[in-house]
This record gives sequence, C-alpha cells and structure tokens, in this order.
Amino acid sequence: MSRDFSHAAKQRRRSDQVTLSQVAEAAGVSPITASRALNHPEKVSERTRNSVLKAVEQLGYVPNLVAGSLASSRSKLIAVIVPSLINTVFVEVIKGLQETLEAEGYQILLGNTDYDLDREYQLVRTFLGWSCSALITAGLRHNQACQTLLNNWEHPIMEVMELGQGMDLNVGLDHVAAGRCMAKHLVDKGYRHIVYVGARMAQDYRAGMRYEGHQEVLQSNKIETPLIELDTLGSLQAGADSLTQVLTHYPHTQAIHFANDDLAAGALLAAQRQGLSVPNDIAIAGFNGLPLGQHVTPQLTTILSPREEMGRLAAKELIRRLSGKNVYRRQHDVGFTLQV
Amino acid sequence: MSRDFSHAAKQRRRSDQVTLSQVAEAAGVSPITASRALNHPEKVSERTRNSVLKAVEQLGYVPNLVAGSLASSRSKLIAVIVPSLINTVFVEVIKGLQETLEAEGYQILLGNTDYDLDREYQLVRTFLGWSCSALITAGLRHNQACQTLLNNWEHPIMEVMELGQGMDLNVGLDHVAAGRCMAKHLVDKGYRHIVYVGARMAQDYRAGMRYEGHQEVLQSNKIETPLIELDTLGSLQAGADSLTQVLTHYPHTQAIHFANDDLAAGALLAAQRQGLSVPNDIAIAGFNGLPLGQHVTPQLTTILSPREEMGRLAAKELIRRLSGKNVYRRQHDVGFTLQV
DNA sequence: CGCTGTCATGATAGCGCTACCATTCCTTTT
DNA sequence: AAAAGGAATGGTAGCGCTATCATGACAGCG
Repeated sequence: MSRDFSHAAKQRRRSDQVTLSQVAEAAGVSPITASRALNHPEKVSERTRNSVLKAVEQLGYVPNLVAGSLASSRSKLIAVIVPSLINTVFVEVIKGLQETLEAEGYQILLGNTDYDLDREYQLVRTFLGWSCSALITAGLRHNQACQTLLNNWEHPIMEVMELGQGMDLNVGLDHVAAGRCMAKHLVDKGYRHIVYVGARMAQDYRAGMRYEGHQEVLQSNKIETPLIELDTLGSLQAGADSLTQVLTHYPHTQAIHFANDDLAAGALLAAQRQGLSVPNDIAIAGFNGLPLGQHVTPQLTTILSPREEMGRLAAKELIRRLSGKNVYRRQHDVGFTLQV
Repeated sequence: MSRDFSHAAKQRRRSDQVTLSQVAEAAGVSPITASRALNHPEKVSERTRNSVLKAVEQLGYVPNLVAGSLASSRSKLIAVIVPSLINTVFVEVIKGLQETLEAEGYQILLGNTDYDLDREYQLVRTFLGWSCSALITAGLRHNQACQTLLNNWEHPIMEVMELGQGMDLNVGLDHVAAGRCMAKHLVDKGYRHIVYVGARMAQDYRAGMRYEGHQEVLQSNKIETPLIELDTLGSLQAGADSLTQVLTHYPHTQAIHFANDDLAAGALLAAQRQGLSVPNDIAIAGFNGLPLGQHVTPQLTTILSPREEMGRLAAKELIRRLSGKNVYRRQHDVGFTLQV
C-alpha cells in the first residue's frame, strides 16, 4: 500500500512570493502583529515595528493586496469611468482626480464606456467586483440595471461633469446654463444667423444640454436655431469640415456656436486658411477653454470650465467621505466663465 | 455557566453581498459547479449552465473578483504606468492600450510617476500586490530597486515609447534617430543657426535622446548646437515664451528644433502674433505629429510617431503572451515619419 | 462481463491576509 | 492590596472563491 501523500500533494503555493508569515517569523512576532506593524503602525511598539520593517526590507516582501482586501473587504482602489479618452476634457478631469487620489494612496481603476451606457453597466459590475472604495463616473445618466446596482451599493459614488440630482455626491457645472450664456453673448453681439454645430449629441448628451440652452435663448429672441450634427466626435478635422458644411447649408451664417473647442478651433484655423476673417466674416464660439483656443489669433470665444479643478474637488470630497468625515455639500457647482 | 456563542458571534459577513454559494444553492448545484458555469462554461452541461445563469440574474450576483484572484492567483488587471498625463502623448498610448485590453476583458490600473523613478518603484510595488497579469510602463529606465523587483516577477512586462534592450517586451521608436532625422532635414534645408528647445530633459530623457541625435548631426556638419532648456513641461504657453528667449539669446536663429509639438505650435502661433513669417523669418520644427500641428498654417514640420498604434500593438503582443502563444518579436520598432 | 476512458459534478483544502476576541503584563485607581 | 483599566501581542476563524483530486455515471470494447 502506498503512503498517503495526498495532503502534501495539495500544498499549492503557486508562487514563491514572500508572505507576511515569513516576515513575521523573521521578525520573531506573530503574523497578526506583523500585519499591524504595516497597517496600523501606531498600535505596536516601536521596537516591534522596526524589526518588522527590517524583515520586510530583507526579504523583499511585497504585500498581497488582493488577500488583504478580501480579508478586510476594503481596498484602496477607486473606479473611474469616463465616456471617452479622445476628448481631452475627461483626461483633464482624470488628471485632477489622479493627482489627489494618488497622494492619498488610492489607485485608479480606469474604464472607458465609449458613450455606451450598457458598457458602463458592465464596467460598474466588474469594478464592484474589485470591492472598490468608491466609484467616480462622468455624468448623471445611467441605464436601469446600473442604477439599481449602484443604489444597493454601500460605498460612495461621485458623479462628475454635470450638475443635478445625483445618486450620492456630485461635482459639475450646469450645461444648459452654459449654452444659454454663450447664446446670449452671441445675440447681444448682434448676430441673428447663428448655427449650432454638435457632434453625436445623443451620446454626448451634455453637448445636447448646451444646445437646449442655446435654443431657449434664440427662440425667446425669435431667432431660428439651425443645427448641424456631425457623426464623428469633436476633432480639429471635424471642425474644419463642418465649416464648409455650414457655409453650404446656411450661407448667411454670421456666427457658429460649436459644441466644443476642438471643433471651434478646427473651424477657426480652416476659416483662416480659406481667407475668411474671424470674427468679421464669421464669428466662432466654442466650449471648454482648451489652451489651444487661447493661442490662436484671434482668441477663441469660449466658455471656460475648470476641469482639473473639478477632478481635484471631486477627489477631495470623496476622500473626506471615505475618511468618515462629513462632506461639506453633496452637490458642488464648479461654474464656468465666458471668455471673449 | 453561560453557553458558548463564540462561534456564532464570529460570523462576520460584513456585507450582504450575494455569494456564489447562494447562486449555487438557488441553481441546485454545488458552488464549484456554479464557478465553472461562469468561468469555464464549456465544462458544464447546457442545462446546468442555464440554471446557474438564471440564478445569477435573479439574485443580482456580482462576482467577487478579489476572492477569485486570491484563489487563482490570477487577475484580469493590467498595470499601466506613465510619467505624465499632461503630455497628450501618453494619453494617446493609453487610449490604444485601453481600447485593445478592454476588448479582451482586461482592466487598467493606472499610475502616474510624474517623471519620478522612485515614485515608479512605489507604484510597481503596489501594482504587483494586486497580482496584475502584466505591467506596462513607459520607458526603459528604472531605478535599481524597481529593476530587481521586476526581474523576479513572473508576469510579462511591456516597456513602451522608446526602443532598446528591455526587461521583456518592448514596443517603441528610436528617439536618437528621430532627433538625427529632424536635424538632418533642417541642415539639408540650408539652416546653419539652429537652436534646440527642450523641457526638463533630465526627467523627459527621451527628449534628451532626441537632442543627442540632433547634436550628432549638427556637430558632424560643424554647426554650433545651442540649447535652451525650460523648467516647465511642454505647453503652448511655454513654447510661446521660449520664442522670445531664443530670439533674445540667439538673434541670428534661422530654425528652432523643439522637443515636442506643444512647444513648437505655441511658438509658431506666437511668431504669427508677432508678425514673424514662418518659415521665412524663422523655421519651426516639432516632434510628435499632434493634430494641432497639421491644422495651423503653415503646417508644422514635425516627426510623426504612431502613438495610439503603439498602444494597440503593445496591448496585442501582451495579450498574445498572456494567452500562452508565442510573441512574434520581443522588440517592435514602430518607426516614425518626417512630416514637412 | 469486467475493463478503461470520458464527461459532469462534487468534496476538500487552501489562496494570504485581517477581524475579532483572548491573553498577558503592566500601571493606575480607590 | 485588590480591582480596574490600558497597551501590546497572539490564537482562531474566516473573507469568497478556485485548484486539485475524487467520484459516479455511462459508453465503448474485446
């Protein structure tokens, strides 16, 4: 009869990773004390702490965060979901978030929905599975499944970019008001033939909200509200192309209100190449306040949104909440500035 | 004597999360079969699979990926470490990576080193703790600790952006050659007073490599190689400012070779504002081929690097490796194109 | 008819860590 | 002096999942 090695055979340390127990042994303490030395240094004596840290160093121990998260059902992960990385706007928000969160030791789990709410739901599901400590998502609109899932989730949720009644925390700006603001500016300047150019507004519904504000103002001034909607997302090229389209369809156009600065700058540069004078022959307005807009001549008329600041503020509020403090406000309006 | 409730008291399901066991029970199978139904659907009968999926749906089960990763010591996480998010170049690479990885069900764990190699080491440590399946990092230079850590790591490592002898996989381009290429172009055009403008080249050492190539060509043509180095990272504003600086220090300058397109475009637009004709009064060259450069008039002379493509290619090679196939090559030169 | 192989499923034992209580050894209080 | 409180440490038992092996059912085969 052969010996029973079944138990030994079941040993399955698949990696030769150094574990906390080995560190503990080397430091002459119990595993749990070693854990405390690393995660709650104030709870152990200085002597113990030092010997544990020394052992960590010597053995080249790298904490297994997966195991730690499972045991504590907490993690230093924060999910960030954005609709696009092409649009620099989101990247700038991510930058603000990242800067602030990383300083507090949080890691960003990044997801891109490509403006698809079903994709968003999938990402949320996955991210919840990683027991993230919080979720940051761009926008207030979600599909039903996502809404339900998030309502039953016990961690903070931060919705950024736009302002409104969110699920939990919210930092953003009022896009309808921004659209109104720019439209009012154009009307006040005396323009009466104003075209709005948007791109995939069903997806980028915030551009749609700005168009709503735009419409409101123009209609109350009894002005037509022609709209040109592009299939492609904002880019310099799309902006340049749209200029031709506008001039063909609406030859009397005096001003174009673009959904964003990429489009506007593309059109402005294209206009110059075609020998059109801006704003004498045609006025061009954008949205976002991209650096580019401030460097072209003439400067682009645009609405400046504090994107990095929005990210930073959102991250800060989230951290307050995560550390158990009260948040100042659940809703933050970061506002916008008209830049002429 | 009081009864012993210690066992009951220790029950500590801290969340009311639905577990796989509950799903299994609802579906009338064992937990392990439920696990198989979800992760290896081909290994269970269709009947079983369906009843498990139904139970998942009904109970709103969200898999706990942390537990799964711990048990299998695998995860669908991929760490991505970049030196900056301000520089759009890295964002474009991330975009390429993200697009490809997300399609294969991988999640991106994003880290930003701010061009600090010690910070990079910290990030790597953290990310290894999440048992990522792979690590993607920008650049071939790492500090000693990081190098050691990664050498002992058993998962694929992908180093992007630059080309050379890496630790494992590598996708990038030759920056010295790029610098040489542009310098040669400027010399061939007949310019003899050429200034190189870089920004924080100790950190952004790839810009430094391009400067090396630039120097090489100029020196072999017996041309001086004046250098202006800025403290701030590339931006339109910095480019505009540097133009003044160049013209003050080197009034005879015929051409400026900028470390990147942000700087170059900023200078070009500033030159136009000052009434200088480009390239007659002064020629301006950049690096990267940002869309902006192609829309200003005249078009920016630049070196086009396929950044999104680089990300996509890197992701694809990584996925090949992760799925156990052989990679085509460990090193990929994505090349560059001179755009006049 | 028993032998082997294949397929679907199940039982067991961890993955590496931390929550929760228990214990020890002090110092402080009345 | 005994009781109470506090600080440092340790033992035990999971967190929710999957790897590994074991089992049972059934088909094919000489």
